[in-house]
Amino acid sequence: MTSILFAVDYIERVRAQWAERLPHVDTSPADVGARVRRIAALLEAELADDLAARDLTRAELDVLTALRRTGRPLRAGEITTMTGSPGASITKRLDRLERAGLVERAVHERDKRGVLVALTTEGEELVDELFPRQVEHERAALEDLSEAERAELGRLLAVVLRRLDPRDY
Amino acid sequence: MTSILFAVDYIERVRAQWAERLPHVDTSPADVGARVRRIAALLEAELADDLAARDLTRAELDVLTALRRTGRPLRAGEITTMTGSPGASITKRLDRLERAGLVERAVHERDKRGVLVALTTEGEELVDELFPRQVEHERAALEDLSEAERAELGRLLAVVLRRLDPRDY
DNA sequence: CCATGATAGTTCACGGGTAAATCATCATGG
DNA sequence: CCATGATGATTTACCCGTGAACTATCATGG
Repeated sequence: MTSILFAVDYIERVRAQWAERLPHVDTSPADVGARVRRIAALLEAELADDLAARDLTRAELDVLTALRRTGRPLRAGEITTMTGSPGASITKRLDRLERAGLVERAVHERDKRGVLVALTTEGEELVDELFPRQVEHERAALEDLSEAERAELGRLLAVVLRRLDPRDY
Repeated sequence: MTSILFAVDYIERVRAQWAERLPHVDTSPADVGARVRRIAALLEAELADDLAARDLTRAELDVLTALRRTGRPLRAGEITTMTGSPGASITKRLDRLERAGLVERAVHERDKRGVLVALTTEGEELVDELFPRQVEHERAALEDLSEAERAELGRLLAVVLRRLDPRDY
């Protein structure tokens, strides 16, 4: 109980600093935003470590997982829309992934402008090893919450997310 | 009520895809993680837009806000620890910020190896304009939550954050 | 069946981030 | 009071991401 009262974390210290400099700004709503950003950053860092051991980038994994969960070869254009990254970036990533033997490019027969990208067996095995480990990391992050709290957290986040980007629905 | 049942969002669709490919993996804990990452990404995008209008980068703003909320000139080394970015990055950012007239460098008198970085008036005014707008964005994101729900969300996130990085406390 | 515009990807040029090497200054202990 | 190692910041070299220009192919309408 007192432990809650005394649990001043980094984010609250930052807020206290702002309160001194800009006392007329109510920074209370920034609490949630700051924690969300920080949690996301820490999850990303954990993942990046995992990937570095396999000489892989977060962005590269995005391409691999898009292919894996779709379950069929994808056009380069489909990968740009699924990942939200511009075409030039995808071209470069595919170059690297192809060099690493995780992916294969083939010209689309019907439309020879197009490129069909497929996971190699090695690429598929890599995703199947990395993805569950990532899920496990995220599960571990929630360890201090009860089942009901986890559900409530998920619900509240969904509400916020819908407000931020209605098109996601 | 039914609206909840039918509100299948992007994240749940991705989960459904994984369930087809890797049915033995329980992806339920990844829900919270995925939403946190997505919300953080959308908040960052909003902020980046705001900054682009002033020819500023998120990373550059981090330097400016560190200076502003501390309220005194900082050593370059202090900025690296506060931002978590390596020294080489900070040197480059300070070059740009100095060129833009937002920051000034001066050799530290006591220790001539060191550099003292200070906001210019222009830099300070810029932060004082941008920071409240960022808070406002984050407030708007929470608009669909009651006051109690906001508090609960903050509390749950704090628990997760403490688990992920106990040193934050 | 062209000619012309649209479309899919790639190439180019450039900017930012970073680890490692480097430079300048400081602190110390002999 | 040096010499030597430690420390603070910068420079260098390289990687990645990205908008814009470019190339190859397709689709169409005359």
